Amino acid sequence: MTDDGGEGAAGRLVPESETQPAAAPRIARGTGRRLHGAIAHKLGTAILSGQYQPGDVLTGEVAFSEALDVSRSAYREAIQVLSAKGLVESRPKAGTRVLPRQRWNLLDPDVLAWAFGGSPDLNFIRNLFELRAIVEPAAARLAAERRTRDDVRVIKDALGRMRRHTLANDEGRAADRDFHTAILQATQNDALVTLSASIGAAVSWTTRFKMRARDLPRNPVPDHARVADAIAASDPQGAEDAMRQLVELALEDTRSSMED
Amino acid sequence: MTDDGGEGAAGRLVPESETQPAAAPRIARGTGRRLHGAIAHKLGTAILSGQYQPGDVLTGEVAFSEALDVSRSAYREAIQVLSAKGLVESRPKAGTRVLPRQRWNLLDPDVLAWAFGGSPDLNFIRNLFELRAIVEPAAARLAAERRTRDDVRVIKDALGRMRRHTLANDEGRAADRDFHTAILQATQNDALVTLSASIGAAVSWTTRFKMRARDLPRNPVPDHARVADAIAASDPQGAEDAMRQLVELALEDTRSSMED
DNA sequence: GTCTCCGTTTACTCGGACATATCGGCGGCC
DNA sequence: GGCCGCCGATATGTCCGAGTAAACGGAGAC
Repeated sequence: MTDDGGEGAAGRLVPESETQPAAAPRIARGTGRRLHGAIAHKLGTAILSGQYQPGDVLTGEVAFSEALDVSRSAYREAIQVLSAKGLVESRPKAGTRVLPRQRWNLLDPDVLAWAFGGSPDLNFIRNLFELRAIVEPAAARLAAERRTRDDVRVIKDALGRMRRHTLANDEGRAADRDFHTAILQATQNDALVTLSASIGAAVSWTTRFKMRARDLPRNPVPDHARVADAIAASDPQGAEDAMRQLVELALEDTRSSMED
Repeated sequence: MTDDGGEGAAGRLVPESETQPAAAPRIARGTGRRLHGAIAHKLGTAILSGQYQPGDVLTGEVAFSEALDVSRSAYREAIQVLSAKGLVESRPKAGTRVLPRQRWNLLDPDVLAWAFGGSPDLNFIRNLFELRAIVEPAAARLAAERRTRDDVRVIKDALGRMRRHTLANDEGRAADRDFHTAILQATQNDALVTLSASIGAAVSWTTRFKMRARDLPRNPVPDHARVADAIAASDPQGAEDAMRQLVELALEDTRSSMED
């Protein structure tokens, strides 16, 4: 829910203000909400996809803004966004240059979206999955210790939605993400909650790979139900074990289709 | 919207262009180098400290920019930075309002710095410590599996610097942070490397609390050395155990001083 | 009472102008 | 001949004023 709200249905968010038929290769605003957001999206995707590599300089504010057919202000605001996410750094006379990958804020929701905007990087997906395997079992343990009745309700609700739909459609996958997010929320740890977007992306993409492997993979509901039951029963060890098993099964299902 | 009383030259962010008394104390030194960076720092600190709470609206670009005595461009670029970090959201007519805490990018290095800029939030420090306790043992295990000779060299170097200095001075604390960062680097996992800034902040602050408890706490070098040796020996289980012990000892040392 | 329309308010975008910092070369000094 | 410091070129940083677009809220019609 970070970026590109509903691009699938509406498509174009902007009415044709100009009556220019087929000129103006103006930047497509459909990719983001505001103009500078769209520019940031465009440049961010270009950087994440490797089109601009660390060390490259994007020298020439005027040149770039004219090339994109936007004002310098809009271009600069986009650069500030990228700068805030650690992708670039601007200095007078030196220009704006792409920072080394270590400085990138890879767990930022927008950066994550840009990383998966083009062709996804398999290695990075593996890294995210690894993070998930580290964080989620521990989070499940904490959730079992601290969950409120409301947390349990939200988790069970997501589980119910997973049961009704399947991982084959968007609603089912959304329910899956909600399930994992709800567990992180139940830890009462803001730092972990912040990771939910990143974890969610990992869940989403690994699921997609899983689906690619076989049309009807293992039914994920029982695994999830075990986690939910352990959390509801305030059983930390059980929740941690169940979640670890869930992640390991997912890894197993995913591995084969990621090795090509 | 009475800002901190200061258009009387105290709150001015801009250098005086009229007079030139050799060294104009710009705000840009410690806080942020550029003007919009300074504004973002100021507003970000205000938000993180609770001066502006979620739901509050910062309506009035002109009003705010004039109150800060900066141009609207600079103010807007600062807002873009805050927006990029999930702190605020701007919409026409609705104004710029502070987002709920769940949307905040709490693991962003800048946000982290702003959070600790004022009086640190004990609960948030606890949360970061918890994240550290989850991530670091697993990271140590991965590091032991994947470390290169260079990784080992960097880790040993940081350890040596920790030995020479102590946790009492800045160089020693920097060496401590470098040690933990080097281990995350050795995992070869970019997602984990991105967390080093957050982990580093947690290490830094928990150390500070530890120091507050007693003037000469337990010597941390042996614990760290055990981790380093296990990683150098490619002993995953040993590295994980040693790191877990390290974190638990640090937690133990820290807990008492955080309960007041 | 509900709906639609319109005006106001606010952020958004633009273009141009000036200020400032940095780099690289030129010239002078040692 | 080599080092040091001044100086101009250049690109980012900052400021200003105008005009556009979008969303809220109240007035009016049904």
